[in-house]
Amino acid sequence: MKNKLSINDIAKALQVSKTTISFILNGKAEEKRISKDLTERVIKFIKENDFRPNQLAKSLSTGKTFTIGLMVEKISDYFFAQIAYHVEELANKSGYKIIYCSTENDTQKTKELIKLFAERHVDGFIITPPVGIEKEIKDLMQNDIPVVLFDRFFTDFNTSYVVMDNYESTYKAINYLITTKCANIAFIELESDQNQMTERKRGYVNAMNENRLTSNILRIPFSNDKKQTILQITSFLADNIQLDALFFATNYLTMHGIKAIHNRGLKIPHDISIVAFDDHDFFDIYTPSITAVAQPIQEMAQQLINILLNDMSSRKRTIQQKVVPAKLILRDSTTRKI
Amino acid sequence: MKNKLSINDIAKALQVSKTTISFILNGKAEEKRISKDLTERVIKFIKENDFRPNQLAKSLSTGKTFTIGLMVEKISDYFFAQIAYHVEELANKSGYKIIYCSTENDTQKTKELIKLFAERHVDGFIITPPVGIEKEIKDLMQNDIPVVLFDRFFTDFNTSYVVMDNYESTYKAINYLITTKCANIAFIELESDQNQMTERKRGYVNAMNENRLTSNILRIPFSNDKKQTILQITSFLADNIQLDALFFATNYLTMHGIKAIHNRGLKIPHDISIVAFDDHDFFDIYTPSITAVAQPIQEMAQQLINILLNDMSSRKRTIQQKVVPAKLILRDSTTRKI
DNA sequence: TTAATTTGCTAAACCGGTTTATAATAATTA
DNA sequence: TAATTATTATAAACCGGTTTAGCAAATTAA
Repeated sequence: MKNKLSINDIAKALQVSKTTISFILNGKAEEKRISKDLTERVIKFIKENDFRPNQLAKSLSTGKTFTIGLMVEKISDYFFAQIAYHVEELANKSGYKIIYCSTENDTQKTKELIKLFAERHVDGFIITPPVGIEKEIKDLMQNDIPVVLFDRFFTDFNTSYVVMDNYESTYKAINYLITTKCANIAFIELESDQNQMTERKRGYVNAMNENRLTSNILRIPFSNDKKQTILQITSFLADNIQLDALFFATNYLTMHGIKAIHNRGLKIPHDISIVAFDDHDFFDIYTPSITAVAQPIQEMAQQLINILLNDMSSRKRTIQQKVVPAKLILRDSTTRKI
Repeated sequence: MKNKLSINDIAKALQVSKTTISFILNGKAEEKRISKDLTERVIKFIKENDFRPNQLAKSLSTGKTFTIGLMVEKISDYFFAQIAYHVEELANKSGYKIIYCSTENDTQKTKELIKLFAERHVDGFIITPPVGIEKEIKDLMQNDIPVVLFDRFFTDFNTSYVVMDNYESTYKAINYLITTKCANIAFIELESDQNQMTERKRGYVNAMNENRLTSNILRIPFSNDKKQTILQITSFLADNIQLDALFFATNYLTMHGIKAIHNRGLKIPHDISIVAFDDHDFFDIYTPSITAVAQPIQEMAQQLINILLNDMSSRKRTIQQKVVPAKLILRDSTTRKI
């Protein structure tokens, strides 16, 4: 590694043009009619001296960096951390490295980060978009840079994406609660108008309507901290003592909701059933264990990488949209009245 | 962004040498005695056309990429995901981006990944080293590349690192358990000889010895899956019915241990107290809440970045070693006999 | 035997910056 | 007035690869 060899050094050492060496390195020896003899001489030298071409120089001339930009809401959140793990593993197999950042769902910050990643010439983007970055995404696409959104997308313009079937999975989960004889089912969500959230809500509302039940929705402000959220849910429970079940639209809300339920002295599932959106290690361990709508994380990661690799390796951009089904994992928190 | 401007284009447009433009761009206008007049003309042009220098070209000639390689055991683990979050946030402020990977604690894989990151010219490394990569670390250091280890380090050779006070924090936690009148305290650990683990064990054994109590250690193989681990702990509990308390050396072991305790029909803290190493959202929410040795994650991230930035910005390499104290967060799982 | 083609290889331009060494002019000094 | 020094700017080399265009020699075809 010390005093690294360059292609020029090799050219000098072997008294050969660096063009020739470049051709051989890139497997174009035959195509460019370099003789077997010379090819072997060069390869031998390269092996003996453990020559590794400078990737920066390569990137500068080819424009490819073999880097993917992964922009998630918050890398430390369970769901995104899992995605990051699988995405990296899969990308690695194809020689790609991942550079990541947390958008914090902040529009301005995200715009800046997209610029920074683009400046670093990432070959493709995986993004969980906050609201208001349609223009920046459009710019990337117009510049022919592959982008695939995930977890959510823009309904008003066409991009590649990988998302869960938020509507269907919530709809089914609510219907399941109803089969367990729950009627007063509340929906606890974050104050967000992004489509992954609105779809979950739509699933809830439709399931309730079709069963002639009344919707009851609690919206938690984004700016809430943990304590505030717990308080808010606690007082919601106090104001709605007739509730049979709660559906939490994210796993962090579930965590806080559990605390609130505990604060109110209620027992799950005896007094109230709960269902979480997004699974978590925690939910399996907790007593009672928590029924959850589980996103197929590994499959989503695979789809993301497939779409991206496909797009990055071809000259033509394509739009690919995958809606993957979730799985309702039944556990103890919904066994009240079966 | 389309058809990006280069410094050459600007030179041509303004009829100025690109040397001049480069100087101005890098704030060397005064030093290089470029006239105010010309400087302003160039700056105006740059602003009007939103010129952004090509980072690849810059990196190629300067050798700096403003990229940090973050190599953790598994990016999706709670602790590492948190570290990743804070490290990125701090790095960002100084213009650095993070490229990450999961080593899976696999020596061979890690060696390969170090090479790949080095090939990409990361400016510095943050590594949770598996065993047996001393040579590779040494190589990096000899090549003058800043490296800082964290979570664990090599006792037999000198590097920068940021770790927790594993010995002291475990020692204190065990002593705390003893003050709550626990005597039969078992230590549940992963089968690992890395120093973060051996130090925790040393803290446990010493605390036990000093109080004339008998150590009781359960080692869980690395290869175990979740189910096997739960079974193993369950049968350990069956074989040791006299136990007062369990100390879990990692937070995943705690999760599985809780399930095992539940399987045995034991109540925390009534029948048995538990303490977890590494805190987790979960532990605060769980009923009963779980006492934990909490690593000061944000502080560790800050130290990591400080050491690295410091080292990357100077010509000279330094060795800096930080042992940060942990905090024992008392919760309900250890209130049995106070 | 000559023209055309194939084989084998390379010079030079290019990607887009940084940096060293130096030139041309203006202003001071002796 | 001539020599010296400051000021302002630049040409060219460099980082380390890729790629285009083309040359010379060997082979084949006419």
